[in-house]
Amino acid sequence: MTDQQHQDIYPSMTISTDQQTQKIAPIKLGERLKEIRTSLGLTLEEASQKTGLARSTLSKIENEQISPTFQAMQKLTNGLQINIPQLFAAPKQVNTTGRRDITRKEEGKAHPTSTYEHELLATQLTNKKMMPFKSLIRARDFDAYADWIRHDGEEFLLVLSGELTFFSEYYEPVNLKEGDSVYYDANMGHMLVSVSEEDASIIWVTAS
Amino acid sequence: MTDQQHQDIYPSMTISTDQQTQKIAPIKLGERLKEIRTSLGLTLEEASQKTGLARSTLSKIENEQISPTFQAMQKLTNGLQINIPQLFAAPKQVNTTGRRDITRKEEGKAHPTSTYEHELLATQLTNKKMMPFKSLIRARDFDAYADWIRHDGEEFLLVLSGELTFFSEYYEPVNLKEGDSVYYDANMGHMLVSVSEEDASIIWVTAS
DNA sequence: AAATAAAGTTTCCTTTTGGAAACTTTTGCT
DNA sequence: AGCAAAAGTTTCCAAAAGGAAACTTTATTT
Repeated sequence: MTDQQHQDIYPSMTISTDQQTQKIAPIKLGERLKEIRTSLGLTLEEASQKTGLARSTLSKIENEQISPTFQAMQKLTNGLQINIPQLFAAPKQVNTTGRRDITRKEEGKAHPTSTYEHELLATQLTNKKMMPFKSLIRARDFDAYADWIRHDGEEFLLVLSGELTFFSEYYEPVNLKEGDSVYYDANMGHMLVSVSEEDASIIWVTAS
Repeated sequence: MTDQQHQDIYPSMTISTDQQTQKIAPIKLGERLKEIRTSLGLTLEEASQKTGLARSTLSKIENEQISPTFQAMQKLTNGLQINIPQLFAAPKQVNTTGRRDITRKEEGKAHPTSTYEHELLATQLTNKKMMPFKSLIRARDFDAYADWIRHDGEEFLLVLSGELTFFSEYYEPVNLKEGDSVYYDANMGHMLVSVSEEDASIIWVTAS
């Protein structure tokens, strides 16, 4: 497979867009800290005692008057018993579109290519941790398109019907039949080839 | 369903343990930064240009001679196109057990309960972002066990066979047949009931 | 409503960071 | 090896962070 095809087949750009919770958003650290502190019901003085940072320093950080050092931030996170990503997480990044999404059989968003037919599932829901797909892998022989697919994240796939061979770096190819599943690191070069007479059908989910 | 059953059925503790990448580990920021920079193939000078931080400053940060300010860290993450959690992630938390795991049909790790029969998939691989399961939901009526299941993370499920009803808070119950799928926020109370004569079979994946 | 206490902000000063340039070490070349 | 260029470190100083205490604002009590 060429790079171009890679794009077609694995809409990884879409995947990452959906995932990319952490945009290049200007993080309002002070605001966030104040939120956390008040939600813990702490005064500056109490927070000061817990973190070992001066009351004044905390005040200045909350009002964006100073930019805390990494050291200070560690004292903050240790003292307040929070983890660092929490400090940077946008306050409540919740799905705007809802909390549930049903996709009926054959009603996913189509994504056809020469050898694959992808169906994106649960497309109504944004900011998902996972991206589910259902794909049809057309019967074909192991031809010239023999290039690894490689992208960020992890993938899980299960064969719904047909038979295919899962090729990957570092491992011997394996045959997968209906009901078999694989979990793998997608950074590791990988590739699927249908080996049965009929087309193979799989369900797969990515997360990064 | 009681809380006890919840534990049985949804091994959510296991899930979160598996996920818990961010331990209370003492973060060696300098070391980590150097790793990232070199893995990007950048010299201090190049990194300096990309980030807008002085060559000397970068050097001092890498050698833990100074503790960068939050401002400096933002320049770092923006300039090097990484996100902040990456900076704090333990250096290369990679699956020790491998990068691929095949689970053959009916060969997952069993987890039987009264009304469900769970099969954990890809159990060889640790530190996964997702937890895949295959489950059999026994035919039964909508009985006393009518309590929401609720836990952290998101879930995706697809019906392999049979027919069931997906109950959840905020939404009307929906019937799901073979091939249908749902993606939902697992913090929202949810529950599955088989409504067909035969047992229903589903594949589901969680991530948090 | 005045007095008091508590919470938060600002000032002032010391310590530390961040940048320019000098210096040292490493790498590449003839 | 010996030289040159590149990469990395250290020095020195200006700028910014962090802490103690003074000050202001916001609650609480009488």
